Amino acid sequence: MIKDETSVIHEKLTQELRRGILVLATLSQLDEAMYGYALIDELSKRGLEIDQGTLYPLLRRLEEQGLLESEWNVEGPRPRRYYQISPTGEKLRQLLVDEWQAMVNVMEGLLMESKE
Amino acid sequence: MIKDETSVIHEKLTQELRRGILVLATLSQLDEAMYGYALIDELSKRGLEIDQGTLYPLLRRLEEQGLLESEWNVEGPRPRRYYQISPTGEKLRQLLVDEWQAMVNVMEGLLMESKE
DNA sequence: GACAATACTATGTTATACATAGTATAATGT
DNA sequence: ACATTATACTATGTATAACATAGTATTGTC
Repeated sequence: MIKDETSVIHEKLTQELRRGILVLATLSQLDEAMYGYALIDELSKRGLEIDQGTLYPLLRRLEEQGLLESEWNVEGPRPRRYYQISPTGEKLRQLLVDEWQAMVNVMEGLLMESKE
Repeated sequence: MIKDETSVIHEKLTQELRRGILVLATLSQLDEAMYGYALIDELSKRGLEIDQGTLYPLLRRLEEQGLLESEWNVEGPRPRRYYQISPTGEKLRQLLVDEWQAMVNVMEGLLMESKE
């Protein structure tokens, strides 16, 4: 099964688009503690596919940076690491939300005139 | 001049956010042929800062991928390479615009409930 | 005539998404 | 009872693209 060049390029660009919002999307769901696997499901349900090999390292990185806090929960049928946003994370999320909104506005302006 | 850790993290995340839209923003402005330096100015005016070291390689890459066409113009006071979107580029741009809209909607959904 | 602005090329670094593989347990089907 | 699928993570390697930095050379401008 060979993919033509154009669709490879397309996939890469789509990936670039998605990549930017991953952190913000993740932070947005962690007001309540949640574990990785469930988060993948939740985001997928809401329209954002994120790979295991992307999310798990991302969660660890965000914790390392102090934006998330986590702990193991071993009470359920299997051990799960629950992540939740930290106070620092909340502050940063707000900044990112504002920047995101600004970017949406910029893009709207840029895309508008190509329709004329 | 030392930057604290949080602002470094913030800058990186902002960069990630911006990164995704660079290609689409670039494609959106090249219905008419334009040269790199002017494009940097134009995008900056419209609210999107893009570095020389980012844009010039980006333009070359997009041309290599067949999304742009270019030619030198040596008639003016100094040589300029003018880039313009190709038919393939136009098709891809439309796909990306659709995906961008979808992502904006997804993010809107994700960010909505954290306000509740 | 110095300095800033214009307009590009070239090289190296770094960060991050993803590919891939692996571990181990629980639930489900037949 | 046993195979398969789903769950829930860890670990390692690769590719790509933005950015940092430096350099070249011409054209205004004070």
